[in-house]
Amino acid sequence: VAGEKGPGRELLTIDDVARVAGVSRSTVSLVLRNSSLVAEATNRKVREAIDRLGYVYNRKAAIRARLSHLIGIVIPDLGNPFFSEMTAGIDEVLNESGWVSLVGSSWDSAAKQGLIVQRMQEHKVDALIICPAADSPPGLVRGVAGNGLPVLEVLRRLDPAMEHYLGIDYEQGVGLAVDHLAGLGHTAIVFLGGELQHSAAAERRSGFECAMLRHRLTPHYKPCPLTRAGAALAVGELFAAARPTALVCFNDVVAMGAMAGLDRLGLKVGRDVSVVGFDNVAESAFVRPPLSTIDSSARQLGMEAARRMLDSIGKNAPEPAGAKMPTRLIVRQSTGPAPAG
Amino acid sequence: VAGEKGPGRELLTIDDVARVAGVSRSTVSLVLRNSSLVAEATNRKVREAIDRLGYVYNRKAAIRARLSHLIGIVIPDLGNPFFSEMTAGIDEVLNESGWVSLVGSSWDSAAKQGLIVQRMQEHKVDALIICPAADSPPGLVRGVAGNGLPVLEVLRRLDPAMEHYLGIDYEQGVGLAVDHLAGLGHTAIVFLGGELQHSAAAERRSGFECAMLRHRLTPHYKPCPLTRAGAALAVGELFAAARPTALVCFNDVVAMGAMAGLDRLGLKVGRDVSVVGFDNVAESAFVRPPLSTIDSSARQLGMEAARRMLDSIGKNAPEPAGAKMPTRLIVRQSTGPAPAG
DNA sequence: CTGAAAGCGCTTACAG
DNA sequence: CTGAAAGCGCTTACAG
Repeated sequence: VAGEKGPGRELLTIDDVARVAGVSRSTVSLVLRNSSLVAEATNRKVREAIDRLGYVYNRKAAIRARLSHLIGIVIPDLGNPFFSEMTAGIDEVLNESGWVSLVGSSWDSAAKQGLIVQRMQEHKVDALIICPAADSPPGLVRGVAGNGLPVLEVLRRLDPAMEHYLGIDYEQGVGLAVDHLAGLGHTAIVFLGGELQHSAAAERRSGFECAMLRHRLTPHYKPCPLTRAGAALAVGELFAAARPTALVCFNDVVAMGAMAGLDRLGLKVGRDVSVVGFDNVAESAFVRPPLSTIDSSARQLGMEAARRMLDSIGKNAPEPAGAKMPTRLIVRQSTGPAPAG
Repeated sequence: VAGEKGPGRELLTIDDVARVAGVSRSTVSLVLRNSSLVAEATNRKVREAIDRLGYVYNRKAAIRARLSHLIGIVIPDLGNPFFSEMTAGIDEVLNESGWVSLVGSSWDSAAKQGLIVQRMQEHKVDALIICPAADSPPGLVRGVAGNGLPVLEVLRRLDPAMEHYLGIDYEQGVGLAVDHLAGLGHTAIVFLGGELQHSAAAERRSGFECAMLRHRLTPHYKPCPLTRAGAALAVGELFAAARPTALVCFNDVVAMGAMAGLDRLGLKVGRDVSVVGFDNVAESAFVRPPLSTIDSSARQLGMEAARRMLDSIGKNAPEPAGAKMPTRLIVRQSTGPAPAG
């Protein structure tokens, strides 16, 4: 009936495979889904037919299947090494299990993010892993989850009560940085970076504040955009007005920008001013001087997020369990004893 | 007939919308696809019903639609800043036009890549943008394209005859680097990096060779893995055996590793040894000393690739037209005059 | 373990 | 411009 119409050759269907293998379409369907019901001999016959014909499974037509084998990943900035590493980790685990990643970069815009999430739902993703844009509507995640879609928030959380959150223990991490600097005799310590309002920024800030007070020091803040250039500029402004001896940076990108800024001011990092980053991105070990930083293992976090997600899909739980991953201090040469007063 | 079965609430369909809006399902379908056939009043009625019900379009069920609005992106390493920037560029353009990106990282393994490509075909992507793994089977792209799927190779090409390729003019770029160094009086110049066999490596190599011969210099090569650590190590080996005054690096990652290696040897970059990178990734301006490099604008390339792809899908062409993007030299402080003999 | 029938939620001619 | 009918290529009960 169907036959020689349309541009190019006709698509092969499950029926073609069934005919060639000499079985029914239901049986082919079972083989395609690795059912254990199928007899080994039948299985072989069908697979041979598939190979011979070059049939490719049409998952879009599997409209009645419970799973789409698609998972959505939404992050604020794919160009940021931390997020791309994390995405790489998610993608790696997903691929190994036969899923494929739908990724979208929101550029920290709630509007773009809304469109992306909407489209991912249209494509019937089995789950969503999202690091919400800074200006996200508070109900975003709740709304999506309300549609029955499992959601895991990573790194940033819109609603502190949400349990399906996998993040980093920013408070502990920043505390580690402060302890390290205080141990080196620093007292004039500034927290550099972070203008956007989101939980990951707030937690860093409160971690800084707690740790400073614990050491009976006064916390100071210098906000700046999370870019190398922005941080370099901010350092210029900061040192025009004050003379701190140590900088706790929002992340490694900011720290590297700060080091460039200090360099321009003729200040030697690790001697005149100590700098601590956050994330331990790949390049942090290779900048000059190598950066002392807090390791938050982006790749591991991504892999863990994917594992939890697949797990919860497997047992049909609406949301995976969450957690905060601990961090650790990596001491390199960007930190040193406080210069004598 | 259907009703109160299943876990959770029933999914809303186009029929529910039709009922509420008081039109037929065909009309709702037209509205959903922004058809110009629909009267403005009808359009409004339907959209109101959609909003009121919170209906979300089920693209998976649109099994007869010509387009899936899914595009596959396959790259060797999502953790590499060049590839992630490029992916960000592709994703940005795609999202603006209503497409969504299916991304997969092959980790330069043909086997993983094969699975990824297979799955993307199963999900009926409208097109594939791929930077093939180094050990890809030569027929890969041809095979996929043979299925009627538009394919655009980026950065690396399996078959030099394929026209649907968007790359970088590596030969010209490396030539620029050599000209720059030769102009500074360097004669002992080594090309550092690149063990994998693929076109982007071969083109860099031949660009180096041609340019060196043009300046009547002897080309030397030191292969190494494309990681910071690998490059740092290779530099140690290289300088144990020879004493070049300049390094043309495979990319910025290698260049940054090389700078770290030189630092460990007590050599000052930009004075004792000049280093040129390739790519101009974001951090290259912020390492110490700032890296002289060849700009190949990853983001722009990705955006251009996406534009060409959408264009060719729009006019139903099987493949988008290809090209090689020109590069330009960025001089910073990692290069200086050749040290006196 | 296998097959015939009904069904999934859309789109596509086609008629009006 | 709108609707009734048929169809897309699978999966899902159900019977055997």
